[in-house]
Amino acid sequence: MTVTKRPVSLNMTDLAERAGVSIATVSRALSGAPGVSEETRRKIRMLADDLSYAVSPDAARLARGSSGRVAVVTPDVAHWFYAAMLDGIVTGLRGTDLDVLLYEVKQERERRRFFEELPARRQVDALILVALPISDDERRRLDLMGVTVVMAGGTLGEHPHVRIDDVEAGRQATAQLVRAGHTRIAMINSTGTWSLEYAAPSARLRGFTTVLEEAGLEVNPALVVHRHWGSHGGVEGMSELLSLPDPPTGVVAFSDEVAFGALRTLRRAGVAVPYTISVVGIDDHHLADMFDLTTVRQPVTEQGLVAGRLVHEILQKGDPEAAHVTLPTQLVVRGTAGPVAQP
Amino acid sequence: MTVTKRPVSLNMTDLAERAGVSIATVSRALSGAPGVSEETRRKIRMLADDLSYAVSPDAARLARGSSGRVAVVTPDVAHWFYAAMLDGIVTGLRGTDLDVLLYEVKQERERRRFFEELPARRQVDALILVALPISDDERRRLDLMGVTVVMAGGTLGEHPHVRIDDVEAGRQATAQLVRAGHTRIAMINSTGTWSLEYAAPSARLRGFTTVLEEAGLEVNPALVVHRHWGSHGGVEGMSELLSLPDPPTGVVAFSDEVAFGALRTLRRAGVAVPYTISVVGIDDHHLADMFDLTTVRQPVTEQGLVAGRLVHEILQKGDPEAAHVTLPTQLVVRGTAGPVAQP
DNA sequence: AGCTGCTACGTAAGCGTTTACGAAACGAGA
DNA sequence: TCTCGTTTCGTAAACGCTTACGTAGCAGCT
Repeated sequence: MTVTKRPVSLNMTDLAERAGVSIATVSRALSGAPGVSEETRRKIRMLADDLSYAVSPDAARLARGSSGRVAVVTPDVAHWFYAAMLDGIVTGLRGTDLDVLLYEVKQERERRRFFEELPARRQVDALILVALPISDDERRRLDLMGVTVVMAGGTLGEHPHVRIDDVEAGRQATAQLVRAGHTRIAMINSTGTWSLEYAAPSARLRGFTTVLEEAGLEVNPALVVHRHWGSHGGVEGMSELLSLPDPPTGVVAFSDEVAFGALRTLRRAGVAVPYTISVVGIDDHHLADMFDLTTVRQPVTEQGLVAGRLVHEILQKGDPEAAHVTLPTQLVVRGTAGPVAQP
Repeated sequence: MTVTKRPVSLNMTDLAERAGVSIATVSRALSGAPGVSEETRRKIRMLADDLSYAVSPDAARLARGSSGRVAVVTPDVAHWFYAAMLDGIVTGLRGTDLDVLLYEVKQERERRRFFEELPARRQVDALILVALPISDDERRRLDLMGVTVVMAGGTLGEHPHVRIDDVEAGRQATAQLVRAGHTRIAMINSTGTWSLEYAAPSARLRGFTTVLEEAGLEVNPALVVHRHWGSHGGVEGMSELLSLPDPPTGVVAFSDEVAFGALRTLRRAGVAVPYTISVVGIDDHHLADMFDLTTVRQPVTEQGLVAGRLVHEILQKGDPEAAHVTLPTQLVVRGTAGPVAQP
């Protein structure tokens, strides 16, 4: 008994045979290319449906030369910021018949490996980097791929990008405290996880100091502490600030998560918020409302969305006019920032 | 002037020419297949490195027949649960030279489209469904793809899966309140976003009622409310419970997010936690510690991790012995659940 | 009738690999 | 010396499509 090695599913040639036309006609009919009569096209499409045949994307790509895929590179899919970005990207790409290939580069080591081996190489038409700081060397490796590169949540040389103005975000957060009459204002800033600097911490700090200076307030170095950018960074940072002989009455947190941590420390310390100490975050985290946190909103999902659309546009009709997008941030007033306490 | 249409990057034939060997030898050398002398292999590999040549995955896949890709289908990448799952999957797949193709099916409509068009069709060797309820029809469509299907965070007929025991999770949460002496215990349960039922709500509810019955406590239907499974569901659910003539002293929340919402309502209502009302969540959310929430931990990332490894194993050596994995849940004691108040 | 210009379709040459099969070279055993 | 088995490598046929080019067939015009 001979077992003929049958293809897993039928291929275009099979379909062409059954339809009684050539494979070229089938290809044209299915892809929507011109040169087929409407009747034939309908017939072929129906047959394909009946046999539940689908064109092999791999083969099509090989023949056509473009992959129809875009790689998204992110440091951590589990973190809300990157997850929201990813969500935006995916929705921005929905309906564009571009598929998303996901690469996570959590550790410094993994990032290095990614740029050395370029696993996305020859697999994608474009690359979306999500808030990933990149060295010059890595940039050069990237160029080797010869594909469109878009940065979401940051900048990357002359490459297209979508981001927010972090200086402005820092300003808005700080201004809210100044406006409320605070004069001893602290910042719990972030340190990156990478050897490479993120741009956000220094930019937000710049916004912070600028506002203080403009208000004629002293910028006290002891009131600027640096911690990891998660909630535990906030826990620690706030403890440090409370240890000062003369603690601040207002605190700007690098991020909402840092603010959450700060709030927990304050709650545990029995410090009334906002009566004794006010806190302002940056992000407008999904759960900021649960903490009643006053914060500066940055449109994370939307940044991803725009990045996705940008990629699509570039792939469709080349470089667009607006390749460098800066989305606005906005103060969201809730309950953690109030007027400075009257003695 | 003639512009010769040059390939974007060199191909295997080019490399073979420069190496002075046949393309077959190059393929063998680069893929690690036997039949090449070590010397030749080294020479070819070095040359490939120098010219920074990489094999085209698409072409390789066409020729070999397997795609080296796995699709991950999830309802919402932005939500921490799915994001954590995805994170686990990606790390579980790291180093296996399997790439991840991401599909998000947020709306009911999108899900239908996904199963109708099967965009992942002929693109992947396996499919990981992340806590996605599936109808029988959809299951049949899935079989059409002819690939390995693994469910993470749920079950799917006889297909391999990784999950937790939701009944047990419900039990553990409820038992903690019973243990603390509570007799009027409520549950804020979840309603799904889909027309299809998720299994978790009913299972956790079953755990809840079982424990109450075993403790000889009455199961009061008025004390079981249903809300959306986000934090706002908790906000509303808790409000409803507080509206009762005789509110509960202990509350089991379907999820940590629901618990967060419940806590916010309690804080705003001026109800002391845990002195007047205790709250227990399920999940051990990333930020549960910030709310000091007592909860039942489920290993989300790990479920994804195991699912990823499972897929790899199945693709490597066929069905493994342990294709149905149930990971343990565990109580995490923090500050929101305490003894019932002495009158 | 012959020519022109369409439209609808088929032929076949790729796209860049993998791999079955065959050939050459070489050493070992008889 | 001849045969046989290995090892190393080349040849060429897939893999499943897309698309440039060629060819009927037909309508409309001269």
